[in-house]
Amino acid sequence: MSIRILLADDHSVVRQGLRMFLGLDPDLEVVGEARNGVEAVRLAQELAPDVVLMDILMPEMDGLEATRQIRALLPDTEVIALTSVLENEKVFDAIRSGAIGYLLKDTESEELCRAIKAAAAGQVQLSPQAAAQLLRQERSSEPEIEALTPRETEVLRLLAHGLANKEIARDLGIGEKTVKTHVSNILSKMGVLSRTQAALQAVKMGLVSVDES
Amino acid sequence: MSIRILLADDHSVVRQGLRMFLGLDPDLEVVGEARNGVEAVRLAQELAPDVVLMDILMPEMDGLEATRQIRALLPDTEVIALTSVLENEKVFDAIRSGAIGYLLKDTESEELCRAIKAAAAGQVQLSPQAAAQLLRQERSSEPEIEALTPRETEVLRLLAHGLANKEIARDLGIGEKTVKTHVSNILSKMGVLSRTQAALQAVKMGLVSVDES
DNA sequence: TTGTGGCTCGGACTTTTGGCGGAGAGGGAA
DNA sequence: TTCCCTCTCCGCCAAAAGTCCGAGCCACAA
Repeated sequence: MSIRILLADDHSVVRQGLRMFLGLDPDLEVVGEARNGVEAVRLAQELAPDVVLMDILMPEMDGLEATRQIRALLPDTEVIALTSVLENEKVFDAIRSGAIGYLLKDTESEELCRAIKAAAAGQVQLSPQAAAQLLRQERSSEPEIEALTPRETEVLRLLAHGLANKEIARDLGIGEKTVKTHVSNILSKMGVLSRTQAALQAVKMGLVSVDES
Repeated sequence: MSIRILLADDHSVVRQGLRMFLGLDPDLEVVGEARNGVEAVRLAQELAPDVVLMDILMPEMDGLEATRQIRALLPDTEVIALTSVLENEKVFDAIRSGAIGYLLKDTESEELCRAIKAAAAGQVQLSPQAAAQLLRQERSSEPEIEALTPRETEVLRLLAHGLANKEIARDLGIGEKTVKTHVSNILSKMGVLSRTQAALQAVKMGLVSVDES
């Protein structure tokens, strides 16, 4: 009985590549391909695969949310997060979302096959780099960013688009003084010293996209 | 006589995927793989392939510089830029660097084979999306960002890390007034109104990476 | 030689930013 | 009801940011 695999990646090149060389291993069988998170959840329900190889960055619904839903619906299906870049928080996020593994796309094929088999058996698999990052994160005693209130998040979003306090006030229909209070609280909570640092941090966290406006 | 292809991509999954399904076409033959720009240039000299499939984002040396060098050294070798995302300036940059085509990684395999054969014959190939972008760019009459001087670029780099004028001055060993002059000129040249906007723009342009410091 | 442009500063000035303390209104939880 | 949090705003103030003008130095090109 071979291990049944569902691929979820928005790039057809990656999907075809994975399908090809996973097909070379007689123990592995690719039973479906999804090109976004919504498709991934739907196909996972239909096919009930043993393992899902899930790209984190996808249109429609990202891999993290898809992972959460799949894990909730199909407790016997393991998810391995597969991504091209090693992003700091993403490793944590993936594990938190229920992924049993986190692998980089430049993983060699033998190692990938090994990881899939381990995942199907319920064993945790991480790229050495990802594992190192995870340890580093844990050691560094979590800066523990205090949660921003909805209003503060809104202000930060505008701030991270390069707006001045006066413009933010106009956009939100409130006084400039109020905006300054919010900004002050935001800087304090985020542990940064200037609005510029806050804006960069917001981009880094993915609150705003780099190519927005 | 089949078309000889060199792959250049830092992700082994992508390389293996491409190698697999390009191998299915009897007219195409993958003769080498490079995992960064330096390797790509070296292998191109050794192998003199007909076509290089070049990822834009790679460590060591990026695909654009590698393309320039290969085109300079081997005029008969055509380069097709292959990237996962459609980045505004990157399309232009790739063409400027000497690439004959610009394809997205989610291109279907048949179209990819067709594009390679067209490139080998010296015909220009662009993803429909890339072509559209190119036309849009040309229409939009280039905002024409005035070029920054080396010193200004250096200041912008530090500024985009969230440093204050005083810190930049200390780092560069110059006076704070001088930094303010530079910043003022930078804002003017970039057409933005604040250092925060300049920092965001710098990230967008790729001058600094989002996960640096 | 005579520019020209880049880098460096200065003075003087306005605007923006950010901190600190206080405070009222509203909502929700104990 | 009594907190506690959020959102709103005030005044006051110091620091940072940014503009405008002028100026010296240096290297490099015409």
